[in-house]
Amino acid sequence: MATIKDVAKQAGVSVSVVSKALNDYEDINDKTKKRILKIAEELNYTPNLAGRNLSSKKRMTIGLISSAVFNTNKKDTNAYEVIKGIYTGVDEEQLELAIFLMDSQKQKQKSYTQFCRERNIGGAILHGLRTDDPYFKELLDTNIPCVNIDFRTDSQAENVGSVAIDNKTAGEEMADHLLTRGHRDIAIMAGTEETFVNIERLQGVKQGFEKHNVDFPESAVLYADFSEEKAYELAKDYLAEHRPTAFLCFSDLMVYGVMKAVTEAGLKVPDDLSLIGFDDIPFSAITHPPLTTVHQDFFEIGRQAAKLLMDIMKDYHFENHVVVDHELIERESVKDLNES
Amino acid sequence: MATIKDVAKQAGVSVSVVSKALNDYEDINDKTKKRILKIAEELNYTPNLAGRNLSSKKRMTIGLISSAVFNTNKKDTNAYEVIKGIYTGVDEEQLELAIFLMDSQKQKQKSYTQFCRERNIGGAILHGLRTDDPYFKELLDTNIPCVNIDFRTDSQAENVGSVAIDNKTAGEEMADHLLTRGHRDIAIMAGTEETFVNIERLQGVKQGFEKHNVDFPESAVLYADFSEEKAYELAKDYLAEHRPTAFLCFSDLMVYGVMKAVTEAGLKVPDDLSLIGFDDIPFSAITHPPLTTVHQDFFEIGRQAAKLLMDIMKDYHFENHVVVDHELIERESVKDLNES
DNA sequence: CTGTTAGCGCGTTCAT
DNA sequence: ATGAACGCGCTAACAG
Repeated sequence: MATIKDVAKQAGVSVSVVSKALNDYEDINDKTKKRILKIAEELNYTPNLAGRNLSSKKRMTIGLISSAVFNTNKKDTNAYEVIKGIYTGVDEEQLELAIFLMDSQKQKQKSYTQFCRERNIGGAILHGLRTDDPYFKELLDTNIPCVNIDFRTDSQAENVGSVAIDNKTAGEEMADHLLTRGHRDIAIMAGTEETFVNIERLQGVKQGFEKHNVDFPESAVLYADFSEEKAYELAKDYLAEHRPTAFLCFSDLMVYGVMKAVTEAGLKVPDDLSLIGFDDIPFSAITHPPLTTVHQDFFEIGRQAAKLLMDIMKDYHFENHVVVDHELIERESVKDLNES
Repeated sequence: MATIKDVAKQAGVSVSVVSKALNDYEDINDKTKKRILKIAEELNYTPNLAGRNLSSKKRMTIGLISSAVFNTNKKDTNAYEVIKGIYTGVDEEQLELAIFLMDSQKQKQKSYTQFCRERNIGGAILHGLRTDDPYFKELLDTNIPCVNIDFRTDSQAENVGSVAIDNKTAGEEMADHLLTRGHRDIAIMAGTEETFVNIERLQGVKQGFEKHNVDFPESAVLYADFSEEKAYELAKDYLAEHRPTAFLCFSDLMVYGVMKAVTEAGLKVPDDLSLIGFDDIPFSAITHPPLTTVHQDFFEIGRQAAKLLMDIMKDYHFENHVVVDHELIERESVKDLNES
């Protein structure tokens, strides 16, 4: 493989001139620059990244640190879309992406900071980490730029950002959707209690109830940790003693669990019981019935995270927290009680 | 961040001794080794990968070159599982994973060989590439170890391997499953014609027909390029003129397309028409009806690909082509015609 | 067993 | 505008 030396020799100049030609320096003759570029092309030269990484002050690689990939149900492809988005964003600016994935098992295996140092990482995108994760805090305390996905810290640090949809508003819209259609006995299948998105969505739902002057049913809030199985169990138990007209779920996956329990109870969706979900994972459009749910553009979330991080790294950003659009998609899992 | 120099200084030895201590060399005093390791620990030292990469002959990073990620339907999570498997395998041997993704658009943007050279990559896993891709051939022609997923070259090269299920046998099992249950008018929804897996599966299906002494319906073979939409279109057209008792599909995604056409034609699955698929993507278990399909363990395929590649890189392998188990999962989309 | 030296491929001063 | 020299952090020969 051709090195910078080969190009220099071929061009009859020193390596430093070649380096300057390649890196768009000003103090170089235009003709020699073109000549060098041409020779580099001919020799099929591309700079070795390890060499560049070592000598350059510029950090060219971005880290993705995620527990979302291995901690989720096989049907949950959200993290997949996020990664694609991140890759796309990083790729657009010709940077490298280094990936660090873990599950709860090896959560404590290696410090994220260490991961970043080892690779000369210039900034990291954090996805699915627990806020009480010590390594998470450690990383936030370094001056390595970070962007959190689906989580917003109070940290006023200039180099920490976040990307998410407006979960609160989305929660309010869900409640409004149900309430407007006459539902009054609503059970809430929430996610993991301490989680940022869960807190936001729940607040939003409460706001929705307030606007409609309906008492919020505190006792009808179930926490299923975003798990399909757990949602199934909880719904089954709940249905044994109650008969709500609707379940408001904080993820489509939990809707599937609930739907199973509903079906087993001999009830029909949406005739006997309505269901509204969150995420709009691809299959929610073809379930029976198709799901009414809040659509999240995970690809865009990932892409925006990459863009924000790169902006922070370049010290060229106006806002540390970007909000991606969401949309409540109305399909066929919610019945309008006013019509019957 | 602590460098090897800091450790050396602290330990009162030269850097080379530290290097040897860290890399398990023999010719080093056990006590000093332990002392160095302890100090490294205290200083929270971890070697910089760029430095190591540059000086070491050993290649520590593996490349994943895939067009499968961006070329597929959102419902298709096969490539996601493959990546998880690869990551897991690579991680187990403490190597790095560098990822190169492309879609058909930027297919020609950058040479895979170049990608590998730039990063001092020791071996690459290839997924979803077209066999007529010039960069694919170029890479195979270097002496960089390669493992193909779902594709087997004739190349007898020692450093080229492959991982896949036994697609031929799987195809035969599918045909057998249908034929045994009395189906005689079977349409085949095949994938992309020139594709390796497609060819293998088709051969297998033909073998199945032969074993049952049933003429293979050449004219009933449709090629839908593994696309849900295309399968829908083709099935719709086909159903306008024919009424087979079953569709044998080379992917679950295509089953979904066919199912849509079937439903629109006013037919019921499996009562009026049986469906058998391939892949067993997560949602095929909860469709209506649940799908009978050939289960592929994509995670394991990815993991085996990583393992095989690392074995080839260590020059410690006995077989260049590994076959991962598959299983025909019987659910409810195939009707037994003998019973009626 | 340890230290010295060289070099991996590149970016970056600082002279010239 | 160009080149010489240095260093990034590390491994690898080789000498002692």
